[in-house]
Amino acid sequence: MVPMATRAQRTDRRADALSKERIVETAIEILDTEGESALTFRALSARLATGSGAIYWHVANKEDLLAATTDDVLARVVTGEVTGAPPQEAIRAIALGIFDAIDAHPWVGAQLSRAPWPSAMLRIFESVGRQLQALGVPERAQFDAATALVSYMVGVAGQNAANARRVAPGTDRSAFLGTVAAQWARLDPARYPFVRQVATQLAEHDDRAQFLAGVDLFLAGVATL
Amino acid sequence: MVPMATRAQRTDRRADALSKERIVETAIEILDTEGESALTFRALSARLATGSGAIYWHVANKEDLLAATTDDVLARVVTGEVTGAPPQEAIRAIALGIFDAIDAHPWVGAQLSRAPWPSAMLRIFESVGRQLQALGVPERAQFDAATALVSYMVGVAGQNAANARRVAPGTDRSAFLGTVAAQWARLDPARYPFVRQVATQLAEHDDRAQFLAGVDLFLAGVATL
DNA sequence: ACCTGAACACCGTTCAAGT
DNA sequence: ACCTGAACACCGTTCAAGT
Repeated sequence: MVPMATRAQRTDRRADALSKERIVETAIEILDTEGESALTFRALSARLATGSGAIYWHVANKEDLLAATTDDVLARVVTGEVTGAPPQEAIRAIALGIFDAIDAHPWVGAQLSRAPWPSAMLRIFESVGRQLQALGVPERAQFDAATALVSYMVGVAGQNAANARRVAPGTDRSAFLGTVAAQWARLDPARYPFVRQVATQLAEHDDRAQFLAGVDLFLAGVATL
Repeated sequence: MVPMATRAQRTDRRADALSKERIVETAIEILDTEGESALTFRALSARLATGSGAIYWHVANKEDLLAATTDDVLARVVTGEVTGAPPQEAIRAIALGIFDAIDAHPWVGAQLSRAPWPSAMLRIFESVGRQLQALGVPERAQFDAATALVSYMVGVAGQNAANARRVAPGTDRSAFLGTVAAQWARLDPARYPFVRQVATQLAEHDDRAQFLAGVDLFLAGVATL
């Protein structure tokens, strides 16, 4: 307790003192407001009113910086089980937490499929695994099931983010989907009957609900184990 | 037929004539043998014995080039249904085709979670959708189920590729997994009981089999619809 | 211990000039 | 129509020099 207070005092002496937390925080700001391409060590050091080399005292390199920003965002995903709630509900809540986090910070999606799991992912994996145990999944199948579920969550949320990044910031989402749906409807009926059939659903579908439908499909499969 | 032959003749007149196909082919070679960071317009133009600007005559920019390489690899994934084979088997075959393609070309995984679906993905989506129809999935649920399945396939295969890229080319895979498993086993038992439990399975698990186990979990869920 | 900022070795992309 | 290659406007990273 005492050393903690001492450290806090020293850190707070100068509100603008450089630290890894402040660097990560500012990097997230840039990523959120201006996109991945805007995050350069020059832009970052300009915002932090310091030299570009100063950042390297706190961060190993750009890869390390991006890993830290990703971990920071994912660390806020709540995984604590609500007492009394059925395991399925807990898993759905975790899934939506990941979806919303990546939806709010699309660059996290790209990062997750480039780098290894940040430490925050292990916490999520642990939570999902415990809920599967609560569901009565046989021990032999728990590892595969947890891996599949978490991979699905991260993979799909990431792809949604890729699509989100595609749509120009100003443009209307439904208008964009309408254009794609129109393209699908124009495909060769002999070669793409299924795509043409679902084209009508594309424009009005909700990514979040569709993501959750996939989780439920998984849970239905898990229930058969 | 005749115009095809004529075009082939003209293309073959100079074996080293620059074309988008030859550029994409060479780019894939570089990506496979030297990794993503080695693919530069300078390296590419050196291999093609031309100026870097010449490539821009055939390709819009680097994003376009990467999209073309990804599409080229995915186009080779076989989706044609084997006559008589049950739909589940056909879906498993498609899934393994994607897994193996990304396993052989890990950079495809990163690309898929950064860019929108290349045209080859639509063919895969169509095939999966048709197999789901053959399984008797109600029409209302087909879109969600096909999206979930394809997203899972691409997402997981991509994450496996990210891990593969992590392990240094020379190092032993099982030795690497052993190190991670040892780390997991050392985690706080109070906070990470599940992770500790599956640590023993980590070292000896097969990514491909685990990927397929996830597909089967999905299919079991689909069967309940 | 931490910060500065010029310098280095690269990039992707453009474009006048060639054939 | 297609290719050349120098030039431009950037990058991430390093490092001697400062405080």
